[in-house]
Amino acid sequence: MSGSCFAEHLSHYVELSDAERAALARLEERERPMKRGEFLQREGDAVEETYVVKHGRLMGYVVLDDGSRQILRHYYAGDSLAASNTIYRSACETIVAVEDAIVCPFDKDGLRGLLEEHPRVAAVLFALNQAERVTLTDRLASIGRTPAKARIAALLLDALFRLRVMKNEAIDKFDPRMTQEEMGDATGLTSVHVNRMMRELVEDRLITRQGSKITVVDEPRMCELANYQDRFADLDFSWLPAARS
Amino acid sequence: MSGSCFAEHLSHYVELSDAERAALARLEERERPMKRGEFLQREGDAVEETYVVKHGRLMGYVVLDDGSRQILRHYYAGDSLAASNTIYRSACETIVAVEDAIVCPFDKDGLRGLLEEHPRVAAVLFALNQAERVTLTDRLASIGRTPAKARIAALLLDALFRLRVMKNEAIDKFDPRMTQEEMGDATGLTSVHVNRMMRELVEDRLITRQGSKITVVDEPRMCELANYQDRFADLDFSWLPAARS
DNA sequence: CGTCGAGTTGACATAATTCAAGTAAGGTGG
DNA sequence: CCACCTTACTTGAATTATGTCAACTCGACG
Repeated sequence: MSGSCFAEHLSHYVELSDAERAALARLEERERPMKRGEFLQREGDAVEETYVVKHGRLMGYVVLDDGSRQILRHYYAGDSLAASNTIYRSACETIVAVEDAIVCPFDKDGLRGLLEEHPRVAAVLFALNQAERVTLTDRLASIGRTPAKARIAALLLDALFRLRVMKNEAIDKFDPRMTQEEMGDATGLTSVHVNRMMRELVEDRLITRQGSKITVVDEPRMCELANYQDRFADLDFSWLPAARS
Repeated sequence: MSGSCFAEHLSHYVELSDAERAALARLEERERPMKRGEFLQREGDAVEETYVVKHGRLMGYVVLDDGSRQILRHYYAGDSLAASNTIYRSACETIVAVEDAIVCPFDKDGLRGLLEEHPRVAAVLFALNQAERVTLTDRLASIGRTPAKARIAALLLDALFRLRVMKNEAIDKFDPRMTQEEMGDATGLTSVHVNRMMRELVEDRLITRQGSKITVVDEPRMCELANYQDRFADLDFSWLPAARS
């Protein structure tokens, strides 16, 4: 009803008071639609605003000196891009929409006001940042210590689980919206090798493919192969401050 | 004077009011000394407390199903281990002291109180979390997209720069306090290959070694090789709320 | 003085990359 | 609607970076 994706996202984890909902909704007053392939920012750009994703998917990446690319993460509806942006004068990642999307820009003053007036929301954001940090360390372990097939499995599962939360239904068929080259750039592999691993995942009867859509047919074995853990499942918010009315 | 490492660490970035200093010092009332090799927590342990490092160095890692280990990060004086701990019921990394250390435990209530009463401190913590998140993405790019020699170079530079901040002097000779196997576990390599890369870094006249101590003799070329960026240098705190007196 | 962990080095094995040559699919202009 | 182009996907063969295995050195330590 409020239409605030941010509030909706946070209320997956805690009950929000009306005042808190209103404050969050205020951050989403402005909307900026984006076309697939459109850039939100490029690495090194001056950053004045920060964003909440209202609809669609985006991804962030960096390009190294030798021209190779590392995809750092994907952003889904409800995710805050404040994360990487608030504290630096210039952007440290390039962000591009991987499908048509809507983002809501707000400036650093807006964030400050929120943190000042709603300590409980601040605490939730703090906590969700931590969860994101932990998912990053999971990826570190995946890329640093698991073979190619497991990395691809982990990447696919990650997309699937995020989409389930986003759509709020138990899908198992989905479109990762990534070319095989992008999958490689996310997992530290080449597109050629990604292709071979995808084929093996199919041969192993873990997934099937129809066009760009992927169906996970043996989720338990996929999770085992990928060492996958859902880091947004086991969160503990019992320590939060009381809501401010 | 206050003796709070946490406050001292934060005041690298912002001026703290007396009230803020006092609140931070209160978190460090209890001290827990740790011997080199002692565990602070193990993955999966129930977590009641969270910590600030007052002295020394620790590291955090996870062990995968196949027994391989991924070292996630190192903790230095002033670092908060609240980061990974507050929000999960059970620890998601094992933390061990790599040299004799002192940590200050406090419970989640202490953190809540701090966030509630000192929004500016909350904002700084928020920002520093982001910076840590960005250093994690740097490591992701390093491990995912750079060759072994560059990863080792990045690891060494990271330790060096952290130590410079910690000791507050421009050292260039230091003891990383890592076995070559640990370096491998941090960078996704084997100890054997780490050894070879170390030799090559010496042959390339980028570093020299005396026992376990390492001297960086050509820092610019090291940084270039490693794609290194100091993420704590370019922070923007101009947007912070006012201090509460 | 023996043992133990860490470092070092060589020979060999393997996972992943590179190069190259295709095929399939989608968009676009005539 | 077709001809064309482009981009992604696919596959094989050769190459390379890194891992594995094994032997040896060295210093610390009891």
